Amino acid sequence: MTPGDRAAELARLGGAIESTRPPSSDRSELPPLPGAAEGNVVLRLAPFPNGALHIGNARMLYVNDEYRRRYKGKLYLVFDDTIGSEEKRVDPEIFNVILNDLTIAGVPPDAVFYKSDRIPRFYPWAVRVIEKGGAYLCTCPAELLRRNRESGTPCPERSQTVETTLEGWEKMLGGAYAPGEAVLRLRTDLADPDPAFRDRVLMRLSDLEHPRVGRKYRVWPMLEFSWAVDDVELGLTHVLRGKDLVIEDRMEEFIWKLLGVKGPPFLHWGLLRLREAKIAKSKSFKEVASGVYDGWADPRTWSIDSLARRGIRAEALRRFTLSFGLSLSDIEVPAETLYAENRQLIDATTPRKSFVPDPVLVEVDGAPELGTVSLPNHPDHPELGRREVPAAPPYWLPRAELERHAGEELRLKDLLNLVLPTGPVPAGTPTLRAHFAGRENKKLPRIQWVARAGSVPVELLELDGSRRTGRAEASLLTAAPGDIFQFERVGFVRLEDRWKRGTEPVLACFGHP
RNA sequence: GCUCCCGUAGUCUAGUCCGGCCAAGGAUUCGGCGCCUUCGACGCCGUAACCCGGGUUCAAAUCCCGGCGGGAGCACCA
Repeated sequence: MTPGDRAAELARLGGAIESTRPPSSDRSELPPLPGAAEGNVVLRLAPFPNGALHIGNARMLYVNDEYRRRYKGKLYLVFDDTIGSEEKRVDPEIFNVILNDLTIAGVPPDAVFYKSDRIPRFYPWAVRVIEKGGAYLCTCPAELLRRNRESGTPCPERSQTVETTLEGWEKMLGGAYAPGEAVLRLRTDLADPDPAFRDRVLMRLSDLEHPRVGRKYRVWPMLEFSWAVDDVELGLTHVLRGKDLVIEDRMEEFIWKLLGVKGPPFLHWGLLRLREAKIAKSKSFKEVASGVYDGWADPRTWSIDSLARRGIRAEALRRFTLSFGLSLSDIEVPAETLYAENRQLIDATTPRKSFVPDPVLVEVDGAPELGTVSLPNHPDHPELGRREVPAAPPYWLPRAELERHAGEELRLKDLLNLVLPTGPVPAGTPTLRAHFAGRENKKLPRIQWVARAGSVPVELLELDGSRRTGRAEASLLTAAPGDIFQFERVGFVRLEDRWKRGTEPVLACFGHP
């Protein structure tokens, strides 16, 4: 049937039925949580404390928080600080960093738990699993264990009796084994098609010193087992986690089925990366520790803290991360998308200022008497008021523009037109001489300027960690740390917290275009 | 190699479960125009997508089969 025939046929039958399809919304909404009702939802955040929260973690934060809000539920922060490994150590400083990150992000936890406080709770569960015949004590070296798992070969201990396992478990707890000499393994199925799921380790030994509990415990749970226990003991109703942790679902469900307990369902999302932020937490950790980076708020870490430092609102981050829904695809998004979100939030209320990067002093021959000019703080929002700025030459002008437009006529925005001298701009700190060319608002390239008499030095921290110097309007001196401005033709910036009002140079951090 | 997940425009996403209101909606980017004394904002216009191949069906982005591509897991890390 052609579209025309179809329309005719439709008309003959009495016209189309009114569409019941809901209009697709411009902002996608998260799907409902299965089995959730207002007031009965308990969720958790479980970051490993080895670094500040970054953009990838933000998704975990806001998805969980969004559901907490929607169902008026609870959201726990559970530090996943089991003992880790030599390569993956718990950083004692980081507990507070993460707590602070949550505050910045606007996601306050309803309660805070530390896995390291809960170690003894895992022991009786281990015994329960053993008594169900679900585990055995394996003394294979790690290397052999791995090979056997791959080939599906059982080690001799796999067939040990429950009694033997219980004895072995007691010996393990009692200190009869050194780290690496024995582990408690789950008895799944060595023929499981997924090699990753074969007889995984439940509990193991470690002599590493834990930053919170020292050497109080030697027998530590593996992540999956600890969650099989805590997701039940903490009364969680849903577990929302990245899809990199799907095998943990299977482990937990296997254990729950074995013990006949009921655990929460799992929901996942895919990996989220910012194109510009191809950084690993461990790399940032190294650079922060060695002092190459200016702490976790260094823009190069792309941590939540660093985004706040740049003036990116938590709300922008929230909208940004929620816009991806619960999609399972691994995605890489340009930071511009986040900037667009933030711009939408702050543009209308952000005052404009003139900032001249890499400034060169320029005298203007033939200029009329110029005292001050009155400029709007925002071109589209008069309610933000106006400001008076000194307007007499000489002016600081951006070196890059002087070079690009040598010998040409251009316009100092909102002020006057001038003709630049020809030839290259000498290095160093020369004073150039330009010629006045009227005040008429002509169609000319427009550049920002600041009169020498009304300027202050500014140090602008860039995203690559470098510091750019420039001159800006002196009115910046009366602003407060944390204030956000748009430097015209440059971008949005935020005044640094460590800057003191009234002091020079003014310290600012670049946010985004 | 084995297991699981994912594949809609440049980049994301809605739609896929329950086939037809989808000649595919939204955001962002990009291009053009307008406006404003910013390369910002706003308005209008535009470019642009169902991974490929079969099958089922009157009808497939949606169901089935087979490929291909990408990601993750296969740690006594989390």
